[in-house]
Amino acid sequence: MKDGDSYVGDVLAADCPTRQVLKHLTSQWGTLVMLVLLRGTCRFSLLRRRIGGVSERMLAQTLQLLEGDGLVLRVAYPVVPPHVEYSLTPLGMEAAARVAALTDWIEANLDEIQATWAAA
Amino acid sequence: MKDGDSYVGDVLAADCPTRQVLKHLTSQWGTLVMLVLLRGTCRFSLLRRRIGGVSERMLAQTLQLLEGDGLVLRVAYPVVPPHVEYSLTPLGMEAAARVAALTDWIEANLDEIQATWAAA
DNA sequence: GGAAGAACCTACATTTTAGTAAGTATGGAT
DNA sequence: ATCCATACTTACTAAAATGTAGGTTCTTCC
Repeated sequence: MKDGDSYVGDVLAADCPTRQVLKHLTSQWGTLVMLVLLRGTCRFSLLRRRIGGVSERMLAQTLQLLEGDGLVLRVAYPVVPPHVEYSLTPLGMEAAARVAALTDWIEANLDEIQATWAAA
Repeated sequence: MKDGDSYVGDVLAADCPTRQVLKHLTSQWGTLVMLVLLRGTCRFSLLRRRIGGVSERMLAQTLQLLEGDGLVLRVAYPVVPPHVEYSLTPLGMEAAARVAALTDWIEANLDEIQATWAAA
C-alpha cells in the first residue's frame, strides 16, 4: 500500500475495523441517536425523551461510542445545571443519511412486511 | 385510519413494530447476510464461508428471521446431502440496497474514522 | 468400511448487552 | 428548607445474544 492510498475495508472479513463502526451505527440505540440528530442539534435530556425506551445509561454509552468515531460532536457548557449539546459532525451527517434511508424504507414498507408475518 | 391508508411506523416509538424489523436488518449477522445475498443467490455453506466469523447456529437463526420478514427466500431441494439456496425477495433487495449503502460508506470512510481513533 | 459433506437442530456455557437504582453538584422555584 | 432539574457515573442485576460441541441423514468417494 503506497502513501496516499487509502485502505479499503471489507466488512465481510471478521477482523476488519469496519465491523466496529458498523456495530456502533447499527446498535439498537446508535441507529436511533443518529436519526434524531439528523434533524438537528439536541441536548441529552431531549434526546432521551425523543428516543422511546432508552435508559440514561445506554444513551450516554451510545453517544460516547459515536463521539469516539467522530460522528457525533459533544459541546458542554459549564453551567449548573449542566447543559450539553449533541450534534452530527459532517462525517456523521453522511452516515446518518444512510441510516435514515434504511429506517425510512422500513417505516414505509412496514405493512408489506407485516403481511408476511400474518401469513405465517 | 381509513381503508387503503397504510399505517406509517415510527421507529422512535418504543413499541412500534418497525423496531423488530430494524433489529433483524441491523443485527450483526443480518446486515452481512443481506450484503452477500445482494450479490446473488447463495447456499448455506457458501454464505458461511463468505461471512467471516459467523457460526452455523447464528447464520441459520439469522436467515430464519429474515425469511420471516419476507426479505429472504429459502428454496430447499430434497436431495442428500441437502441443498438449499437463499436469495433476496424483491422486498429484500430494496432493503439490502439501503444496507449496502451504509456499509459501502463505512468502508469508504474507514480511514477518516480511524483518524479520529488515533487522535484520542 | 470408514470418512466426508450438506444443512441444519438441540443443549449447555459463556459473553455481551441492557436495565435499575443510587450518587454528584448547584442554582432556582415553592 | 426542600425538592426539582441536568448530565452524567458507578455498582449490581437480569436478560439477551452468541459460541461450542454433538447429533442427524444418506450418499459418494477412497
